[in-house]
Amino acid sequence: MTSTVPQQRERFLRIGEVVRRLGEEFPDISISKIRYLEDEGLLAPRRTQGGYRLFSEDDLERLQKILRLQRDEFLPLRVIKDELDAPGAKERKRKRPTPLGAEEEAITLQELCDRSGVSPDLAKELEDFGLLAPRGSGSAKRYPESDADVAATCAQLTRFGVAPRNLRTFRTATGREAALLDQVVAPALRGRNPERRAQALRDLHQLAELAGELSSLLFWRDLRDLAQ
Amino acid sequence: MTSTVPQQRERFLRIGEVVRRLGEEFPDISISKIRYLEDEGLLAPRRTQGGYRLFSEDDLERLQKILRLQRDEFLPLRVIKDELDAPGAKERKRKRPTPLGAEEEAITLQELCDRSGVSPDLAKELEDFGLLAPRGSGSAKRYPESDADVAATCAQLTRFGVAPRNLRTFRTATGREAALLDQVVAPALRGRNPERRAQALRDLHQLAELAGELSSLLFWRDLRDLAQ
DNA sequence: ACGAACCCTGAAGTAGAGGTTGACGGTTTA
DNA sequence: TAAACCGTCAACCTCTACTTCAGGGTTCGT
Repeated sequence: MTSTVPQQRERFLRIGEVVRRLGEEFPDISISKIRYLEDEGLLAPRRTQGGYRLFSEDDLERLQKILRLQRDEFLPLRVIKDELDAPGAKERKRKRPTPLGAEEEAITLQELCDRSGVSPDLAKELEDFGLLAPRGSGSAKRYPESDADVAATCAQLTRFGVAPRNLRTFRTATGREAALLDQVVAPALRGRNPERRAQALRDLHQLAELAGELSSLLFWRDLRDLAQ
Repeated sequence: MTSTVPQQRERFLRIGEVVRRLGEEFPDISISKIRYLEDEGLLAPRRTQGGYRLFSEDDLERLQKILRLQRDEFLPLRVIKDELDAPGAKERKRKRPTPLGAEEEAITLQELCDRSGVSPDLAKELEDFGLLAPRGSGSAKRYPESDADVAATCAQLTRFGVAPRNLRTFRTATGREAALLDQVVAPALRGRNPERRAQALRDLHQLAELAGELSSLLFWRDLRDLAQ
């Protein structure tokens, strides 16, 4: 949007200005340090024709994160780099798993791609493998909101070299698990007594949390075994 | 106290024996390294008249803790020292899902039942279905520490009416998922280059977090579908 | 078109962490 | 009493995370 206006609002800073701006919070920052961090692959500011570094607000935020991890968590740079390149579970901690009884928002493919930063091609592929769960078809096709997170997570996994078709493993696994829990509460849940229905929903929630925990424990145990 | 009894049961190790005992879990340990750690104030073993260092079991544990914090959390020594000297803040630290390259404590069936509050019968059943992963057999059978959590979680699920045999679903699912991730990092992980191995371990950690997130998202989506 | 302020790269240097090595000599224990 | 083990101390080494410097280019206001 606003393509006629020569993108006035993206202000860029040169390296000296960056130092002045962050010098308050991080007194030990310096031009050479920033250049070093770039050499090490932790930053990638754009450049002018002349070769000057230009830092966007995003670059600034990333740099701040780096400095904080250094100062507060004492992490070495290689580890910080890993952490930033795959903003896995650290930041978006425990996301509310969206309450069970509630109806979820439905979004379009376009929206899904925007929110997740995933290309329509990859989204298509993920859908083919059952990782996205749209309803309807054609132009009426709509995805549950959480599918944006699913897509973003899948995208990160593919970046590590996991092929989308292999992600089916996850879909079938969770499907089986969900079906298992469903068996337990099905009678009450499908019955006509609203009281019992509500109780079944609460039970399902609990069961789901336990199941999630169990999965997580087993999964990490398996990995520890593999990693020796 | 107990000064009349010639404290027979306090076995002490000399530095070379310490190295041999921990060398399994920490291949890069050495006599000089242990001496260095003492110089830095992280250890304080007692001495013989002749000046030889004598390490108690407590010293051993402390040393293990130090080495784990180094290897798994990448903490510098002075921070490790603080952490050990002031065990206050240690608990509220971030709870990583049990670091990967680490060897886990091994506990007996008895201990497992105590910690999890699970009956030996149920434990037996869980083991039959592959949910517990002991090593060794007979009286030498030992379980990883995390199996106590596994058992406790399983127990809760059975209380909701899930039969132990159905819990196999979870085991096979996580096994498949773990194997999938293993494929990705296997070459580097099994290689002889320690640098690449370390990187592979970090990658595996990230992959695991992403995979966990994906599972969780899909699982809750499935449940929402079932619950309408 | 010019100067002042700013920035670039590449090579070399530095400080500190985290050890290792070696010389020289004492200790334990069978 | 000899083989195996351990002690200190000083020097040395590798790696990380930068800093410094030389030589030169860029931006920008006027």
